[in-house]
Amino acid sequence: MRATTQEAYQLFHDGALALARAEYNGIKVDLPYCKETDKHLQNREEAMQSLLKESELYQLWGKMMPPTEINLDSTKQLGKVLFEVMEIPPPIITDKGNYSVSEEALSIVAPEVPGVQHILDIRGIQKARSTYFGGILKEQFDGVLHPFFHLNKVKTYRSSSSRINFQNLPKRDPFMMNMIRKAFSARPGHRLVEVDFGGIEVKVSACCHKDPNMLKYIRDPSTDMHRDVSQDAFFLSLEDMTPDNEDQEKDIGNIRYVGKNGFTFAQFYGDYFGNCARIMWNYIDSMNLVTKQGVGLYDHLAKHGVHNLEDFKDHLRGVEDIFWNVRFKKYSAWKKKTFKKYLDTGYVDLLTGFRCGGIPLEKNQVLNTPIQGPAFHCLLWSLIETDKELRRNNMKSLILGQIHDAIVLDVLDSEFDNVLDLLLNIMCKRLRKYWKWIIVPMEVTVEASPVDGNWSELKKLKLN
DNA sequence: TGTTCATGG
DNA sequence: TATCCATGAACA
Repeated sequence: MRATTQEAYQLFHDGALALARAEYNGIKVDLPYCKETDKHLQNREEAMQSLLKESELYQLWGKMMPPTEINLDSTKQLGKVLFEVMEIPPPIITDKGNYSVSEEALSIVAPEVPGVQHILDIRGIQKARSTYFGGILKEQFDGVLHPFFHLNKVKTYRSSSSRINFQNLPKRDPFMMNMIRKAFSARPGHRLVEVDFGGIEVKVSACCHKDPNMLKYIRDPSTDMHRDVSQDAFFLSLEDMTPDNEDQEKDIGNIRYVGKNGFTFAQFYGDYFGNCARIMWNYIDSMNLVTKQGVGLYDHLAKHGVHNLEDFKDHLRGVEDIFWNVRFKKYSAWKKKTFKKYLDTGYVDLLTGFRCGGIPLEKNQVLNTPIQGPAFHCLLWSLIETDKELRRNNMKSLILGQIHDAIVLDVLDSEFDNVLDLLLNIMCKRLRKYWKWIIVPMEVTVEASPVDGNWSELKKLKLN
């Protein structure tokens, strides 16, 4: 470890102890449900394989090689059948120059090739069985799972998790989310609770470069960075924007979502306009984006002289220029300065007292490290303090784990209000007293299950 | 062991 | 200019 200050050393020392207690606590799993569901999935997997074997795709597969050598899970064989035997133009090529058979690639050919959808369905089932239910059943002990949390594996001084990885359980796909998270139960009389920092990486980034425009976006709730960028990217007035969604995390399908994830976040991680343009252009189609007045977005762009992807790239070149050289000029200057310092010294220092370097880093890594690491350290400090307070007050509520910007707890119902007050106080107030470099407000969202509920049943709480 | 695919922040 | 950080399974 390369902590340059006592404080940084202490954070990881105390963090290791607090996370060890979370590992010791563990999360209760519903064993009968896991075994039953896994069995059900096994039947379904076999049924899907039978269906696949009735397809023409499988016939052609059989002509390509002796039956004993057929492996329906082989990505290499699948690529050969689709893109050589059937002569379909490969939609995506991998980094090493092979045919890609990722979900993205296969869903493009699936409408024309019966059987391909079965492969995707089978993959989903296999992922659920091997990684999730298989992992849970292998690692649980007496119905309690004890996932590990590491502080020594990630080059940005974030954490990681294993056996099982508590930090990548399905969430975005509603079916997978429900099926897998239903396996995790609250203890009797308890509720599962998840407390997230909102936009912590953007906030830490603003604390690094102190860009006045970004600080305003963060401090003034009437402004919205993603809305403004979306308006630039798609020639939209405020009235053209799809209605603001109350729950911004669930704004999938909105123009704002495309601006946020296709452009702004991609730019923060170091992407460039050409790639952003391709991704956003595809989103317009796959999400059927329309303006508030119901005009298709391709039609709307055509009115502004943007008729194809090449036109859109040209337009986005200008949007990118405004983004970095007008809107976030000071952020831009910080990037230049920080990278130059890395080239001069060979390391980059984090606000929390860690030093990264000693090995060659790419430019994007140098500029991401001071943001990703300290963002997690805000969470870790909060977790340590929460752990201290829960134990000092002899409370029955337990910390179960952590997901980069979120703490997961198993909270006794009678302690619920107290635990929430405690978390809010630590994460939004005490944290800012401890680290003076945090010059923006901290916000959290809280989700909780019913008493005796499970992790698929979290509901967002209204905080006052 | 390296590559590709899936999952998350 | 050329998207950051991970874990795990399966195949080659």
